[in-house]
Amino acid sequence: MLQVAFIRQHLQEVKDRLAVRNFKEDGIVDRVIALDDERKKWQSEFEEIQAKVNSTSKEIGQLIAKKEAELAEKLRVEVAEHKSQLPSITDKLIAVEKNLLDEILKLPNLPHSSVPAGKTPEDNQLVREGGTKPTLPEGSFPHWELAKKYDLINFDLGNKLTGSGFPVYKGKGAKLQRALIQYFLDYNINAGYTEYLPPHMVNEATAYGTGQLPDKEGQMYYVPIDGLYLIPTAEVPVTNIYRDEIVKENDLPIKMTAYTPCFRREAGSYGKDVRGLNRVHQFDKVEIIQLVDPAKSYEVLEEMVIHVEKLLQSLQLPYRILRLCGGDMGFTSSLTYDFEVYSAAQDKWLEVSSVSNFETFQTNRMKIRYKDSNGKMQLVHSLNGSSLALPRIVAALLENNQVAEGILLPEVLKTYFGAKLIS
RNA sequence: GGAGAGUUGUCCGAGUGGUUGAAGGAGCACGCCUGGAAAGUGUGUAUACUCGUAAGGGUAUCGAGGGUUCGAAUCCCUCACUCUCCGCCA
Repeated sequence: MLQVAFIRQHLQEVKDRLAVRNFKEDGIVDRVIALDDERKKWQSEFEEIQAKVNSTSKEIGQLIAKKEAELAEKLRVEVAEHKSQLPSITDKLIAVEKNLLDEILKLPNLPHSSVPAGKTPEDNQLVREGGTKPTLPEGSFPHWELAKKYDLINFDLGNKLTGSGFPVYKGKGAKLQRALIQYFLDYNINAGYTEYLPPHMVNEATAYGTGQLPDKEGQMYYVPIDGLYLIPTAEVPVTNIYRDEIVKENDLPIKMTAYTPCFRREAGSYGKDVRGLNRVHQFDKVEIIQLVDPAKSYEVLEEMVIHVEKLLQSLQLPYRILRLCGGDMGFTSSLTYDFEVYSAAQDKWLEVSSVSNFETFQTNRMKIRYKDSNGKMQLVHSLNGSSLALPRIVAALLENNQVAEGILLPEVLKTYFGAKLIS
């Protein structure tokens, strides 16, 4: 959520930057300021009356102590008069505060100055590519065929147990999941991240904190009887660990990593790239999250990009890094890099990670702050990225590494998986 | 699921209707003391909004939301959470 004070001070800049996102602000920005003006007006009226009530009440107390009941009675009548004005003012104040919040919640985060303007994924900027695309032998298979051939993943069984998009991993397929999770976590812990294993369901306040609510409830699975949401990513519970906390400046940066399953309804995306593991409703992911000094957040973002890049390199997968254009960026992000791996048999680039700086957009909602050297409260910046989302990594690993004898896994997984070959 | 007890500032903990934003202690910060440190000692130590160039003032906040009252941390109601006992149970 943007800060009203910031909008007030940078009115034109805010509008210009929203335009980079291709976001039609439709007068929201001006309305926010107008509503905030109105809010101030009602608030000061309210406070003025309340101040009178408070001071008069104090006098009444003193008069009663001095046994001057008549005077006290007179003041009591006076207070009642003041108070009779309050309900209508309070109603207006509450209404205007609600309207203000409604409006400001409609505004997405402001894109960083390096974000290219643009509307669609075609406008994303290629930052760099790495690795080499394999040349597959004749008669090579897409991953869903390979998964079947080596009995690694059973999509039909998932259908039976739950529904489409809930694959069942079996045997070496299940073990490969476990190996990847373990490897990714170890890799992150080595880089100074603290591991968490958070709840996989969250309450409304938590979903609101990272920006899933309001508006995106359709993307989450919901358990109405308990009012809980299944997490779409570890970002949600883990970032909220520090909700309403004032951290010490020395504690920054706070680096956290977590493995969780992720649940996504993917409403409205039926029939689009849903084959095999390309898009599923439940998948495993290891996430990295940082809370940092605002002055250093872009430096940290680049660090995180390198961190994820090296992880991909260690898996020997061909990848490319994209800087998302304004139109393709998520609602809460200021700058996002997407990582895609090339899945050879499908001849497709698959998104496997998304690394973003949210600046204060999330922390303003969650009120995650620190006291700077001048003793001033500051919101920290939050960042996160996947390292990595498993299904598409598995898809690429299977497709790119298929040989006549089976699937030849990258060296780095050998100790985790216990073998180099899936056959 | 049933019965009971609780939820106060960074932490511990007092407070049961009036000047309590909140005693006391610990912690932390700064100073004194010291060769240096510990101990001792002095001072300071919430957040948000708002008015003000500032000094400083106002309003709100004692789990959350409502109510009673001139006045609520304190009384009443609802909800959430924690703990104890019983039940059920991986």
